[in-house]
Amino acid sequence: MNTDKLKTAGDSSTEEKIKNAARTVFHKKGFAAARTRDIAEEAGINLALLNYYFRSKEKLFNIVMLETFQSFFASVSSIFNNPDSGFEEKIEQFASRYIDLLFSEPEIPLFIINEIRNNPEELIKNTDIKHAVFQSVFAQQYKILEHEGKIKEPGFINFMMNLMGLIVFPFVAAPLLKSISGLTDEQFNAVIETRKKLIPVWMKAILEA
Amino acid sequence: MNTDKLKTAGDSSTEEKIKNAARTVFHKKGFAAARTRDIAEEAGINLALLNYYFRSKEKLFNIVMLETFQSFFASVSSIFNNPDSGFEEKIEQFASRYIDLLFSEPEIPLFIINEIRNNPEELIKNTDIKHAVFQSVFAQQYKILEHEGKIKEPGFINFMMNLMGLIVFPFVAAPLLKSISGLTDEQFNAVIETRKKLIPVWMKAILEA
DNA sequence: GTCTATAACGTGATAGAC
DNA sequence: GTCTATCACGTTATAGAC
Repeated sequence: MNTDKLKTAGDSSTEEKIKNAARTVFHKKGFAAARTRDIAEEAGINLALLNYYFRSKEKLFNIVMLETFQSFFASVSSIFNNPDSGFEEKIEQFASRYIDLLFSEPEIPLFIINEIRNNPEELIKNTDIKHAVFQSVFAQQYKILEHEGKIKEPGFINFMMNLMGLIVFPFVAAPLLKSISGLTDEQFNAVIETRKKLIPVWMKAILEA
Repeated sequence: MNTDKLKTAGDSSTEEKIKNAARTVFHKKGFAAARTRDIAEEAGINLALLNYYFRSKEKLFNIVMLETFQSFFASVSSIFNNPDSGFEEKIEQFASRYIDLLFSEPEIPLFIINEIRNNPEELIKNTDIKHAVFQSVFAQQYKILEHEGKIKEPGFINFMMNLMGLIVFPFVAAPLLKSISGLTDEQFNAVIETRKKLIPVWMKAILEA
């Protein structure tokens, strides 16, 4: 996004290679367990270059964390604030698109959860998730249905816990679930794939319970 | 459990103090971020004593991890294998008792999830969770209801993902959920308290959907 | 068993040649 | 910009006195 220096090749520049490698390693191991040497190796560059471009491990981490956090919630916001889709339609879109997103980057939820715990106040300033979720078109539509008596479940926060839990939890607990079920990666993914269609049905049942 | 040395005072012995401190620190920070100095300070003992009793950080960690894992799944197993309670009754018991357990030790799920990811094969050998869950009375009762056509949901594994997700996810994602909702700790806990009664209702609705 | 002092090692960061 | 060599520091682990 920084165009003031006109990079020759945005994606293959050394700076980008380091950042991409850092993202991979930090997502997998978290800040504490990640070593700058791991990142340098992953990027195929010399360790000294990491400090040349980003000054310190912490600075590099903060950049990765902020970008991850923002892109992750941008995708939420775009669905939640679509004015052209109805309430149930949004649940379907959210389940389907979020599960696809998690298939491509399954470490992200755990990364965000862990690093937010170590740094609760930092990210809340830099991103307005609260607004993106609670002031969203989706939240408005929920309140209308609630007011019309079509929803009995007590409150939007419980609703969000349920929706997020059903979608995200299988990815967060994947290693554990695989070992207790004995499923292969392929079988496990197939199960989750079926949940794209099932979660909207279940959420509807919950709302009417 | 080791009675071959007849400890003078099982709970207040130096060895136990170190282990309890280690449990606290490891649960909160994970292996990589925890320092042996943190543990020694938490235990109120000298750093050298840690190595005197447990040889290394890693050995101490493995003991804590194994004990945590076993006690955590022992509580699951005791509910799942109660022959005197029915299927829906078990869901109620599980939701209520597990949420209480998580109130008292909220870091445990994230600890287990994170450390299992770093060491997938280790724990599966030492504990037979797979058997405790999939061969449980609870699983048998599920299969009977499924066979009788009283359950439409596709499969026990999906069912377990839903049940665990609804119960555990709010604790795992607590810091994130608090910041997006703006709830205080007390308000947040109050919401989760209501879920003890609601989750069984929701699970019933899901099964019949 | 418990302590102080210190060794041994790993990791983040920098100096300086090219 | 990129590399090699090295420093500085924090952390785990141990030696040895008491």
